[in-house]
Amino acid sequence: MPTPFEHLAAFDRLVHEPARLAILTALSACEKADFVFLRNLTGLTKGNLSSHLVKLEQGGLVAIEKTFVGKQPITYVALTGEGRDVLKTYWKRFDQVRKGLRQLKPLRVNQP
Amino acid sequence: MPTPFEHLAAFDRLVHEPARLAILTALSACEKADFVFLRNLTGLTKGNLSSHLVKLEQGGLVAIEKTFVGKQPITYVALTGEGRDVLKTYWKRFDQVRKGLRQLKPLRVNQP
DNA sequence: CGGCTATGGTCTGCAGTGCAGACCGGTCTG
DNA sequence: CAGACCGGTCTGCACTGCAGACCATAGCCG
Repeated sequence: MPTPFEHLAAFDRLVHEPARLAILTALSACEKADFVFLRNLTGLTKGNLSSHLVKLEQGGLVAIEKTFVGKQPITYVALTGEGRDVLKTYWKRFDQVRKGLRQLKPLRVNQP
Repeated sequence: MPTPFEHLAAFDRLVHEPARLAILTALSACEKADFVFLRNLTGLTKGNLSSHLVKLEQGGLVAIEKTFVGKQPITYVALTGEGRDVLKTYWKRFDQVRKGLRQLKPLRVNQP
Protein backbone atom coordinates (compact mmCIF):
# COMPACT_ATOMS: atom_id res chain seq x y z
CA MET A 1 0.00 0.00 0.00
CA PRO A 2 1.23 3.43 -0.88
CA THR A 3 2.18 5.97 1.73
CA PRO A 4 0.27 9.22 1.48
CA PHE A 5 3.42 10.73 0.05
CA GLU A 6 3.36 8.77 -3.11
CA HIS A 7 0.29 10.79 -3.87
CA LEU A 8 2.54 13.80 -3.85
CA ALA A 9 4.55 12.37 -6.66
CA ALA A 10 1.32 12.07 -8.58
CA PHE A 11 0.51 15.72 -8.11
CA ASP A 12 -0.31 17.11 -11.43
CA ARG A 13 2.47 19.50 -12.25
CA LEU A 14 0.11 21.30 -14.56
CA VAL A 15 -2.05 22.26 -11.61
CA HIS A 16 0.67 22.52 -9.01
CA GLU A 17 2.51 25.38 -10.69
CA PRO A 18 1.66 28.46 -8.58
CA ALA A 19 0.69 30.73 -11.45
CA ARG A 20 -1.61 28.16 -12.98
CA LEU A 21 -3.02 27.22 -9.61
CA ALA A 22 -3.92 30.87 -9.14
CA ILE A 23 -5.62 30.95 -12.52
CA LEU A 24 -7.55 27.76 -11.88
CA THR A 25 -8.57 28.76 -8.41
CA ALA A 26 -9.77 32.11 -9.63
CA LEU A 27 -11.74 30.46 -12.40
CA SER A 28 -13.36 28.06 -9.99
CA ALA A 29 -14.97 31.05 -8.34
CA CYS A 30 -16.60 32.47 -11.45
CA GLU A 31 -17.92 31.02 -14.63
CA LYS A 32 -15.67 33.17 -16.80
CA ALA A 33 -12.77 35.56 -16.54
CA ASP A 34 -11.10 37.62 -19.20
CA PHE A 35 -7.46 37.91 -20.09
CA VAL A 36 -6.79 41.29 -18.50
CA PHE A 37 -8.46 40.28 -15.28
CA LEU A 38 -6.25 37.24 -15.00
CA ARG A 39 -3.18 39.27 -15.83
CA ASN A 40 -3.93 41.73 -13.05
CA LEU A 41 -4.76 38.96 -10.67
CA THR A 42 -1.63 36.95 -11.17
CA GLY A 43 0.83 39.69 -12.00
CA LEU A 44 2.12 37.67 -14.93
CA THR A 45 3.29 39.31 -18.12
CA LYS A 46 0.88 38.85 -20.98
CA GLY A 47 3.24 36.62 -22.90
CA ASN A 48 3.69 34.45 -19.88
CA LEU A 49 0.00 34.32 -19.07
CA SER A 50 -0.77 33.45 -22.63
CA SER A 51 1.53 30.46 -22.59
CA HIS A 52 0.14 29.26 -19.29
CA LEU A 53 -3.35 29.44 -20.74
CA VAL A 54 -2.24 27.47 -23.76
CA LYS A 55 -0.90 24.75 -21.48
CA LEU A 56 -4.09 24.66 -19.47
CA GLU A 57 -6.14 24.49 -22.62
CA GLN A 58 -4.00 21.69 -24.03
CA GLY A 59 -4.49 19.85 -20.76
CA GLY A 60 -8.23 20.23 -21.20
CA LEU A 61 -8.63 22.15 -17.96
CA VAL A 62 -9.87 25.41 -19.39
CA ALA A 63 -11.80 26.54 -22.43
CA ILE A 64 -10.71 29.68 -24.23
CA GLU A 65 -13.20 31.79 -26.06
CA LYS A 66 -11.95 34.59 -28.28
CA THR A 67 -14.49 37.18 -29.16
CA PHE A 68 -14.86 40.87 -29.83
CA VAL A 69 -16.44 43.81 -28.13
CA GLY A 70 -16.95 46.12 -31.02
CA LYS A 71 -13.70 45.48 -32.85
CA GLN A 72 -11.59 45.06 -29.77
CA PRO A 73 -10.55 41.50 -29.06
CA ILE A 74 -11.46 40.02 -25.71
CA THR A 75 -10.40 36.60 -24.52
CA TYR A 76 -12.53 34.75 -22.04
CA VAL A 77 -11.30 31.80 -20.07
CA ALA A 78 -13.50 29.30 -18.29
CA LEU A 79 -12.91 26.13 -16.35
CA THR A 80 -14.09 22.98 -18.10
CA GLY A 81 -15.90 20.26 -16.22
CA GLU A 82 -12.74 18.25 -16.28
CA GLY A 83 -10.79 21.23 -14.98
CA ARG A 84 -13.17 21.55 -12.09
CA ASP A 85 -12.76 17.88 -11.24
CA VAL A 86 -8.99 17.96 -11.48
CA LEU A 87 -8.81 20.99 -9.22
CA LYS A 88 -11.09 19.37 -6.69
CA THR A 89 -8.97 16.25 -6.71
CA TYR A 90 -5.90 18.39 -6.23
CA TRP A 91 -7.27 20.02 -3.10
CA LYS A 92 -8.46 16.69 -1.80
CA ARG A 93 -5.03 15.15 -2.21
CA PHE A 94 -3.50 18.01 -0.33
CA ASP A 95 -5.81 17.39 2.57
CA GLN A 96 -5.07 13.70 2.47
CA VAL A 97 -1.38 14.35 2.73
CA ARG A 98 -1.90 16.59 5.71
CA LYS A 99 -4.19 14.18 7.47
CA GLY A 100 -2.12 11.18 6.45
CA LEU A 101 0.48 12.33 8.90
CA ARG A 102 -1.24 10.49 11.70
CA GLN A 103 -0.68 7.11 10.16
CA LEU A 104 2.96 7.79 9.53
CA LYS A 105 5.36 5.46 11.26
CA PRO A 106 8.96 6.38 10.67
CA LEU A 107 11.21 3.39 10.17
CA ARG A 108 14.58 2.80 11.67
CA VAL A 109 14.36 5.96 13.69
CA ASN A 110 16.06 6.08 17.06
CA GLN A 111 17.10 2.48 16.83
CA PRO A 112 20.70 1.81 17.82
CA MET B 1 -4.59 45.50 -0.84
CA PRO B 2 -3.32 42.29 -2.36
CA THR B 3 -5.64 39.66 -3.71
CA PRO B 4 -5.25 36.25 -2.10
CA PHE B 5 -3.49 35.18 -5.25
CA GLU B 6 -0.50 37.36 -4.78
CA HIS B 7 0.20 35.15 -1.82
CA LEU B 8 0.57 32.35 -4.29
CA ALA B 9 3.39 34.17 -5.98
CA ALA B 10 5.03 34.38 -2.60
CA PHE B 11 4.81 30.64 -2.09
CA ASP B 12 8.17 29.46 -1.15
CA ARG B 13 9.40 27.41 -4.06
CA LEU B 14 11.67 25.63 -1.65
CA VAL B 15 8.66 24.23 0.18
CA HIS B 16 6.32 23.97 -2.77
CA GLU B 17 8.40 21.44 -4.66
CA PRO B 18 6.52 18.12 -4.24
CA ALA B 19 9.51 16.04 -3.23
CA ARG B 20 10.61 18.54 -0.61
CA LEU B 21 7.08 19.04 0.58
CA ALA B 22 6.89 15.31 1.17
CA ILE B 23 10.11 15.38 3.13
CA LEU B 24 9.03 18.35 5.23
CA THR B 25 5.60 16.93 5.88
CA ALA B 26 7.05 13.61 6.92
CA LEU B 27 9.49 15.33 9.23
CA SER B 28 6.76 17.36 10.82
CA ALA B 29 5.28 14.10 12.06
CA CYS B 30 8.37 12.84 13.83
CA GLU B 31 11.30 14.45 15.52
CA LYS B 32 13.85 12.71 13.31
CA ALA B 33 14.04 10.57 10.23
CA ASP B 34 16.98 8.88 8.62
CA PHE B 35 18.16 9.01 5.05
CA VAL B 36 16.96 5.57 4.02
CA PHE B 37 13.53 6.13 5.47
CA LEU B 38 13.15 9.32 3.48
CA ARG B 39 14.40 7.62 0.35
CA ASN B 40 11.82 4.87 0.67
CA LEU B 41 9.12 7.34 1.51
CA THR B 42 9.66 9.66 -1.40
CA GLY B 43 10.92 7.22 -3.98
CA LEU B 44 13.74 9.59 -4.87
CA THR B 45 17.14 8.33 -5.88
CA LYS B 46 19.76 8.85 -3.21
CA GLY B 47 21.64 11.44 -5.24
CA ASN B 48 18.47 13.36 -5.77
CA LEU B 49 17.37 13.10 -2.16
CA SER B 50 20.79 14.21 -1.04
CA SER B 51 20.62 17.37 -3.11
CA HIS B 52 17.11 18.15 -1.90
CA LEU B 53 18.31 17.81 1.67
CA VAL B 54 21.21 20.14 0.96
CA LYS B 55 18.79 22.74 -0.35
CA LEU B 56 16.53 22.39 2.65
CA GLU B 57 19.50 22.67 4.97
CA GLN B 58 20.79 25.74 3.17
CA GLY B 59 17.34 27.23 3.53
CA GLY B 60 17.52 26.58 7.25
CA LEU B 61 14.46 24.35 7.24
CA VAL B 62 16.11 21.15 8.35
CA ALA B 63 19.08 20.14 10.43
CA ILE B 64 21.24 17.27 9.27
CA GLU B 65 23.07 15.13 11.75
CA LYS B 66 25.61 12.66 10.50
CA THR B 67 26.54 9.95 12.89
CA PHE B 68 27.51 6.31 13.03
CA VAL B 69 25.95 3.12 14.16
CA GLY B 70 28.97 1.01 14.76
CA LYS B 71 31.02 2.12 11.79
CA GLN B 72 28.10 2.44 9.39
CA PRO B 73 27.17 6.01 8.61
CA ILE B 74 23.64 7.10 9.35
CA THR B 75 22.23 10.46 8.47
CA TYR B 76 19.41 11.87 10.50
CA VAL B 77 17.28 14.74 9.33
CA ALA B 78 15.12 16.88 11.57
CA LEU B 79 12.92 19.91 11.05
CA THR B 80 14.27 23.08 12.61
CA GLY B 81 12.00 25.48 14.47
CA GLU B 82 12.11 27.73 11.45
CA GLY B 83 11.26 24.83 9.20
CA ARG B 84 8.24 24.04 11.32
CA ASP B 85 7.09 27.65 11.11
CA VAL B 86 7.62 27.88 7.38
CA LEU B 87 5.67 24.70 6.79
CA LYS B 88 2.83 25.89 9.00
CA THR B 89 2.73 29.17 7.13
CA TYR B 90 2.68 27.27 3.88
CA TRP B 91 -0.40 25.26 4.85
CA LYS B 92 -2.06 28.36 6.19
CA ARG B 93 -1.54 30.23 2.95
CA PHE B 94 -3.04 27.37 1.07
CA ASP B 95 -6.16 27.54 3.17
CA GLN B 96 -6.31 31.29 2.75
CA VAL B 97 -6.25 30.94 -1.00
CA ARG B 98 -9.05 28.42 -0.93
CA LYS B 99 -11.17 30.47 1.43
CA GLY B 100 -10.26 33.70 -0.30
CA LEU B 101 -12.38 32.58 -3.19
CA ARG B 102 -15.47 33.94 -1.57
CA GLN B 103 -14.23 37.49 -1.63
CA LEU B 104 -13.21 37.26 -5.26
CA LYS B 105 -14.94 39.67 -7.58
CA PRO B 106 -13.96 39.13 -11.18
CA LEU B 107 -13.50 42.36 -13.09
CA ARG B 108 -14.80 43.16 -16.52
CA VAL B 109 -16.55 39.83 -16.77
CA ASN B 110 -19.74 39.60 -18.74
CA GLN B 111 -19.74 43.29 -19.46
CA PRO B 112 -20.55 44.16 -23.05
C1' DC C 1 40.53 -14.09 -0.04
C1' DG C 2 37.07 -12.15 -3.74
C1' DG C 3 32.58 -10.65 -4.80
C1' DC C 4 28.44 -8.53 -3.47
C1' DT C 5 25.70 -5.28 -1.06
C1' DA C 6 24.60 -1.16 1.66
C1' DT C 7 25.22 3.68 3.29
C1' DG C 8 25.69 8.47 1.89
C1' DG C 9 27.44 11.13 -0.66
C1' DT C 10 29.35 14.32 -5.08
C1' DC C 11 29.27 15.49 -9.83
C1' DT C 12 27.88 15.64 -14.58
C1' DG C 13 24.75 16.03 -18.19
C1' DC C 14 20.12 16.13 -20.00
C1' DA C 15 15.64 17.78 -20.50
C1' DG C 16 11.99 20.53 -19.21
C1' DT C 17 10.12 24.87 -17.67
C1' DG C 18 9.14 29.50 -15.96
C1' DC C 19 9.90 34.00 -17.32
C1' DA C 20 10.96 38.58 -19.40
C1' DG C 21 10.93 40.94 -23.21
C1' DA C 22 11.00 41.75 -28.25
C1' DC C 23 8.05 41.85 -31.99
C1' DC C 24 3.53 41.99 -34.35
C1' DG C 25 -0.99 43.38 -36.19
C1' DG C 26 -5.03 45.42 -35.12
C1' DT C 27 -7.83 49.20 -32.84
C1' DC C 28 -8.93 53.26 -30.48
C1' DT C 29 -7.77 57.92 -28.45
C1' DG C 30 -5.77 62.53 -28.16
C1' DC D 1 0.24 61.17 -36.54
C1' DA D 2 2.04 59.34 -31.95
C1' DG D 3 0.99 56.60 -28.34
C1' DA D 4 -1.46 53.18 -25.72
C1' DC D 5 -4.22 48.98 -25.25
C1' DC D 6 -5.48 44.14 -26.59
C1' DG D 7 -3.74 39.46 -27.22
C1' DG D 8 -0.99 37.11 -28.80
C1' DT D 9 3.83 34.39 -30.82
C1' DC D 10 8.58 33.52 -30.45
C1' DT D 11 13.24 33.54 -28.71
C1' DG D 12 16.66 33.12 -25.35
C1' DC D 13 18.16 32.88 -20.59
C1' DA D 14 18.49 30.76 -16.31
C1' DC D 15 17.20 27.65 -13.22
C1' DT D 16 15.87 23.14 -11.62
C1' DG D 17 14.60 18.35 -11.11
C1' DC D 18 16.35 14.04 -12.13
C1' DA D 19 18.89 9.78 -13.34
C1' DG D 20 22.86 7.69 -13.19
C1' DA D 21 27.90 7.31 -12.90
C1' DC D 22 31.49 7.31 -9.70
C1' DC D 23 33.56 7.00 -5.06
C1' DA D 24 34.99 5.53 -0.17
C1' DT D 25 34.00 2.76 3.56
C1' DA D 26 32.14 -1.18 5.87
C1' DG D 27 29.89 -5.51 6.52
C1' DC D 28 28.43 -10.30 4.94
C1' DC D 29 29.02 -14.76 2.73
C1' DG D 30 31.09 -18.69 0.55
